[in-house]
Amino acid sequence: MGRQPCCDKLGVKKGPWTAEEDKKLINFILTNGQCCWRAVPKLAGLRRCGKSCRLRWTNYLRPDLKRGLLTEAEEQLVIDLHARLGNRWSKIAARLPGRTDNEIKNHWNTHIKKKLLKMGIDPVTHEPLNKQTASQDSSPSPSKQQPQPGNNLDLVKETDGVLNSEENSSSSQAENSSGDDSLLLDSICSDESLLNSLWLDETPLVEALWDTTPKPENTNNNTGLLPSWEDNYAWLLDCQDFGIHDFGFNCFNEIESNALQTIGMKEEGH
DNA sequence: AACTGCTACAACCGCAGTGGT
DNA sequence: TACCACTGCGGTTGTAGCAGT
Repeated sequence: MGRQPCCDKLGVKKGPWTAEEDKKLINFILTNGQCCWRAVPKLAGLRRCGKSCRLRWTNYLRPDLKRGLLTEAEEQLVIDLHARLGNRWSKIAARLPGRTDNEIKNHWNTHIKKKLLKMGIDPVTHEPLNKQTASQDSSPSPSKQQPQPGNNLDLVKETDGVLNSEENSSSSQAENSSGDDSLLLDSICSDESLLNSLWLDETPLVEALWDTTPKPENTNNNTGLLPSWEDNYAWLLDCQDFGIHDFGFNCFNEIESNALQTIGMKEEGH
């Protein structure tokens, strides 16, 4: 029994991706779209497992990715979302277009965690550290801890789509925080537009962006912020940021036309 | 210049969830 | 309903690059 390994370990390359591999993967996905990751390496001529291809694409090659450090606003957003969602990085990432769960996770572990600790805030519970130690007697190990019910703001009721009064009140927050953390969260919570954009729309922004399945009534989703798949071809013309040319993407024009053809075919076919 | 420790980030691993049969 | 195949997620590890000594 036991589950099949995600890929045949023999002959599967591991470690950092080369420019050549990136090129193959991009070429394949632009031509064929994202489907059946398991088959991708074989079809794209890569000696990688499908999982690795998916990860490379979503975390690094995807053209809608932002580069560089998270901005102050993004960082605050992440902190607030983490307070509500816990380590559900994919959910958090869905709220930050152009950012990946991996990126946010890394940034959390390397920057934000320390920042919060410096400010005297427990990065797990988002409560002041001194208060934490006082009431730590019966609390479980924080390492795997999700935000505790009743702690700060309860877990998001994902189906609601809107913040319920309990979550919205942030009164518990105001009550038990007297220091920098309250300032931080207050600054976020007082930003109504920010909160609205956070909670009123559950659409996974980034995924929606790259969902190549035509959705007639869903052209330019309700956020009005994000371009359609077709619109994203702007990136092809502006990929300096992306870095495609960094690895000698000479077949670029070909890929671009392939991609456009693919779009055309998809539109015709559905 | 060489060594060491630290940081940041890319990539991997294993499990859980989901959909199809 | 059980099983299987596959994807996605979150935790962890590996490593390149940088700073300090």
